[in-house]
Amino acid sequence: MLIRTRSEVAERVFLEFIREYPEPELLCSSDPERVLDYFSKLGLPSRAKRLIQAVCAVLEECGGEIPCDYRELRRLSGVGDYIARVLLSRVCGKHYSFVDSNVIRVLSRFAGVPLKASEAAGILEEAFAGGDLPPVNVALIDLGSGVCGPRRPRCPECPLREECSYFSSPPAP
DNA sequence: GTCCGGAGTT
DNA sequence: AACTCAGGAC
Repeated sequence: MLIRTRSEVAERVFLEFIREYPEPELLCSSDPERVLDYFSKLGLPSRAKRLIQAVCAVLEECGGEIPCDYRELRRLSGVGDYIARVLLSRVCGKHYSFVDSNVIRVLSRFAGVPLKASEAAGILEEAFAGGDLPPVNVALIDLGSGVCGPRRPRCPECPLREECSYFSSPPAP
């Protein structure tokens, strides 16, 4: 539900959704049209079908447990690089970063050069190899969402401003 | 590289 | 009215 969808909007729908489908078995045996009703409020309706396919695959082919292997996760419908990394980090406890549009924007401004998602991911995993990667990763997402927005970042409120390239030398208007 | 999509933000 | 949204499939 979070794919290209604002987190506050996705959260509202998800809370209703998880109330009707508290267990994965219910989702796998459900009427797809009923699942689609939730996604119709969010757009990108193809995610409904992909979600059902992925959940059924985990139940029927993975013993009901999320596989903790990047290659295996990518086999699931709707699971790309980002979601695979989120699951490996938050579900499996592995040392993976997950870089969304917020993290790319924050780190690119901080470094002063455009970064690819794979580059930003490597930077985070090396910089926090000793630990604390998950809370830092989430903090960077929240920073990009609440302070370092795409339009007019609120640099005076940013805790990273003293070391940030964007703050020391903002781009010409 | 392009498309998907309703909804919140500027 | 334009932009953007915790990306992924093609």
